[in-house]
Amino acid sequence: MKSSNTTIKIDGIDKKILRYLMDDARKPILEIARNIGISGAAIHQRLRKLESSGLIAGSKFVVNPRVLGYSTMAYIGIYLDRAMSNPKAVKALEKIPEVLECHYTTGNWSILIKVLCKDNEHLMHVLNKKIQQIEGVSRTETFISLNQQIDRQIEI
Amino acid sequence: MKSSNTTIKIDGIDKKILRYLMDDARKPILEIARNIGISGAAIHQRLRKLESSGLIAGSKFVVNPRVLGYSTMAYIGIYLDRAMSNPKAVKALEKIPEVLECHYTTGNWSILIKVLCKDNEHLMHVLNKKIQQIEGVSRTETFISLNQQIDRQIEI
DNA sequence: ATTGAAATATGTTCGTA
DNA sequence: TACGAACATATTTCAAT
Repeated sequence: MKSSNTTIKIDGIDKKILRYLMDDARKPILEIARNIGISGAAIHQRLRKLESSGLIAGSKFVVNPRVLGYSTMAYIGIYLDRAMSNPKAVKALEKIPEVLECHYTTGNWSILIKVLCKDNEHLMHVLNKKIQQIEGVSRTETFISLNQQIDRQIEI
Repeated sequence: MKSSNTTIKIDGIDKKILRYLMDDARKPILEIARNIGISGAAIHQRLRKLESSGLIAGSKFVVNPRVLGYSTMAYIGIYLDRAMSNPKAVKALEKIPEVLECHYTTGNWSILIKVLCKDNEHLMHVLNKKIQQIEGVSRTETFISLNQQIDRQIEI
């Protein structure tokens, strides 16, 4: 496995294969093979190469949280006390299942997180009883996503 | 297909199946069947039910953008002129491939977007030549993600 | 909802070009 | 790299419980 810091080059066939699979991870390789006009074995081999290059990080089923009653998404900027170490805060945030992303950022805050909650009440609870309880968290700023209009991966 | 606003109930077996597939979309159903001790046909049927409920939104290969040289991620808060309609701005943002997410948010900004660029220079270019050029964009605030420490889906 | 079995389709390896 | 053929697995459907 190459270091993931290595930049690699991929050709047009690799791109076609990846576009199919980024859209539907379970699309049969043989079906892709028929579509782009090379053998299944060739695609198999290219996929192995792409995996070992680190470009393919894995595959996922994507779940629609709305169907489980989760409809309130928010970004929260967190101010940390200077004494509070970032890794310690991240450890605490990892234990909160509503926190889906966590970024160490430049700018106003120390940390920017994305949370997914059932409703505003749930969000309030996560904010007051979970995030504000973390030692070293001094203040937060919340931005509720009223509507997500774009959600995609990098263009291959 | 049920309306995606309908909340559904799933049992422990559904959860187990989903956890396997959310981690690896190409995991063979028969392998999951052997692991959790029911037949492949039963899993097949449950997956069809979960799909038609709308809970399963699809599946994706996950690509590691770093390997293609994309290593600068940032969130950008966008202030829109009052005259500028949100949908028009979103249309313009959709045409910028570096924009991976776009949220209509409460709080300071009209819009919060996530962008992925090769480096700071590339980010600067996207900001000045693409985003600031959009009609109605009055001001932006950029937060560079120095490090993403959490990235996950909802807990099933 | 679940099963096993049958039919069909796919994944994987390998020798060769 | 790519191919085709051979073999191993998986998917899908269905009648029965």
